[in-house]
Amino acid sequence: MALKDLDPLLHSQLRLGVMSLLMSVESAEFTFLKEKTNSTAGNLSVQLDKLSEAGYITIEKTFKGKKPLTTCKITKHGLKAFEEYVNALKQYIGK
Amino acid sequence: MALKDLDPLLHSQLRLGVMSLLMSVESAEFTFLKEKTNSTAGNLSVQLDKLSEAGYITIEKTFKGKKPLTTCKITKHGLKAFEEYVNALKQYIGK
DNA sequence: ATAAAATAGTTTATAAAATAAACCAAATTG
DNA sequence: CAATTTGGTTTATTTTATAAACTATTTTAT
Repeated sequence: MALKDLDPLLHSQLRLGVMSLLMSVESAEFTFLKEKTNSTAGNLSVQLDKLSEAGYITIEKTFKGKKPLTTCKITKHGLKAFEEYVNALKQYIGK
Repeated sequence: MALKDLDPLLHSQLRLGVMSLLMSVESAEFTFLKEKTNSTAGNLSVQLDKLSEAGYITIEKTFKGKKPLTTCKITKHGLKAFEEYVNALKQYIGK
């Protein structure tokens, strides 16, 4: 039997990192994700959009005072996708 | 603290699949890897070269009768890289 | 015997992805 | 008040993955 496919949307270091972080918090701000994933703002912005387009996360744009504030949450769909990805990965890395 | 980087050479479905397979066998033929990873010959050929260039695997080209026979083995260096990759991944997927 | 198809690949071209660079608007600091 | 920082987005560039085209030999069918 052949190896299972890995969800290409999750098989990206940055997007996986974001999803991983969102798994363990209620919600996270752009700047938090940027720091934790060690990414540039541009790259993060692009990848968040992709996750959002896929319905894996929701993005809420508000203001803190007059500065923009971007807040992300994982969705139920995203959670399921993450779990399936982890499951498929285990075929590759054992255990 | 920020998330660890994932070895980009291993963070590719096909290359990871190859390495995963090579972890559990003494050596593997091109056609075996092709079937197990569900890849095209072209893509597999390219990715094997990359793994070989990095010193993660060795590729031996011989003949079975008059047909070409390509045999791959994981190297000590590749084994270590694989283990480190799996380790880093755990930061992302938990456990 | 020979044309057609299959095997075992490689090389090159194309599509998709990741990343970086340039930019914008407001706020803060010197 | 000019320069820098913050919090981003958009666009351009580079890198990567994938697919398509090709080579050489072999096997199968006619």
